[in-house]
Amino acid sequence: MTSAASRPRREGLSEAATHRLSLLLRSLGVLEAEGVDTISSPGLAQRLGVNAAQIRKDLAHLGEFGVRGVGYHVADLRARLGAILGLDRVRVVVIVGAGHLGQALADSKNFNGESFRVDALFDVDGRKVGGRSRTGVPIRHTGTLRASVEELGAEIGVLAVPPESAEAAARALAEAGVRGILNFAPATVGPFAGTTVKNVDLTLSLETLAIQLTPAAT
Amino acid sequence: MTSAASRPRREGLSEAATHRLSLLLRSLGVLEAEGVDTISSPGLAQRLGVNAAQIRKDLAHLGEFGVRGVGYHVADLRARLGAILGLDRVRVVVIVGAGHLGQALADSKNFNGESFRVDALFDVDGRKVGGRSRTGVPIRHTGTLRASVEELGAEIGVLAVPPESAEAAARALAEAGVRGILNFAPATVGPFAGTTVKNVDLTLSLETLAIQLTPAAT
DNA sequence: TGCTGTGAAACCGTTCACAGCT
DNA sequence: AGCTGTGAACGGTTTCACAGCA
Repeated sequence: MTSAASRPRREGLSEAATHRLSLLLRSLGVLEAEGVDTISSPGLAQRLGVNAAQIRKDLAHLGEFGVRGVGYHVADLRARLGAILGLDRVRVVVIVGAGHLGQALADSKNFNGESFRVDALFDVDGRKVGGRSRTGVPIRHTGTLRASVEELGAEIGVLAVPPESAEAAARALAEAGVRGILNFAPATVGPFAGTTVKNVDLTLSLETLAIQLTPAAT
Repeated sequence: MTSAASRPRREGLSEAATHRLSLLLRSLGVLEAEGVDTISSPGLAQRLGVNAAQIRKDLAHLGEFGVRGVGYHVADLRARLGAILGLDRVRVVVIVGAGHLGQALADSKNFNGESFRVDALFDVDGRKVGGRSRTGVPIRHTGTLRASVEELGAEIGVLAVPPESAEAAARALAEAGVRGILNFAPATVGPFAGTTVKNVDLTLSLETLAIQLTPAAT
């Protein structure tokens, strides 16, 4: 029962808008914890460092949430937004690649919060299989991916394997039925029908940062 | 001698363009390894999954690199592009936060390649200080950041600390003189004059992926 | 002929400005 | 009076289309 009825379309949400809405939701959580009852779009804009009209436009994509002359009711907006964005329930995540990065992610608060929980790691290394990460996430053999995804009800797969193995691992995840893949390998994978891939290329992030550095004033 | 003379301006490069150029450079490396001598913009476009005109426009921001009727000379373009983007030399990176993520990054190939090398980790935990990561990166006390950055000639700082400590650690890095900060903490830091901050918010990445998932066809 | 480099056109996202409501 | 929601203006990026060249 995940309030899927009469869900406003999430299409037509640009990457940037999605980003901001996610940030907005985080901010609303903080506001709620602070006991703030009501907030206006200029108020939110200041917190997030964006334009107030932008916030209203972003929200307009999803429905009407505010009260004219007043603003937004924090708890209400947070609840409705969370439901619409599908972040009001816990999604099961599995991670392929039980190397240092994979294990760090499996144990991190980032991936184990109100909306996500890592339930399994996968690796081809027989010495790791059968073990557990520091916080207790079990490591299974990659060959069991398909059965495990089904068994655990995993919706999202994280790729933390070397670039050579990325494509194969991604295909295995897609075929196992995950709906989204978060790819940490510095390689292009997919596309796969029915599975969304999002790349978080750490090498690329570091490179683009380096490129954007203002040349040293010599 | 880092070929800094007559460098075309890197201003006016959008975030997206920077991204694509970085990807292009990676692709050129692959092509060179494959022994490909020459490639056209449609050829590159197909590899990268973007429009051919886009590639020509991106390159046009930096100069003229091609030969009409022929295309681009792979090795030449790679060398010139690498020099212009400043990726033709090794930059020293330091990582603040020697937790699982920080250590995983310090040891990863992502951060130790042709353009980057992690030379130190920093932590406030006395039990970690003095130790080393698995591949031997030394862990120093965060108090020594300023002196260390200078000593090592570090240009880039990576933030892998809990969100509560992010702002303070970021300021320490900025004051220590790094030119760029790659922030993995789910928190806003800065801005700081003279230091570029790039956020790689893992929680946000996972959330935006989840949001973009096509709703399950029920 | 086939490609690059580039002006012009189309597209998309952001910002402005205001009508309408409380 | 103050705010939301939104049509219209703006600005930037992407794509098209072609002139110029090997």
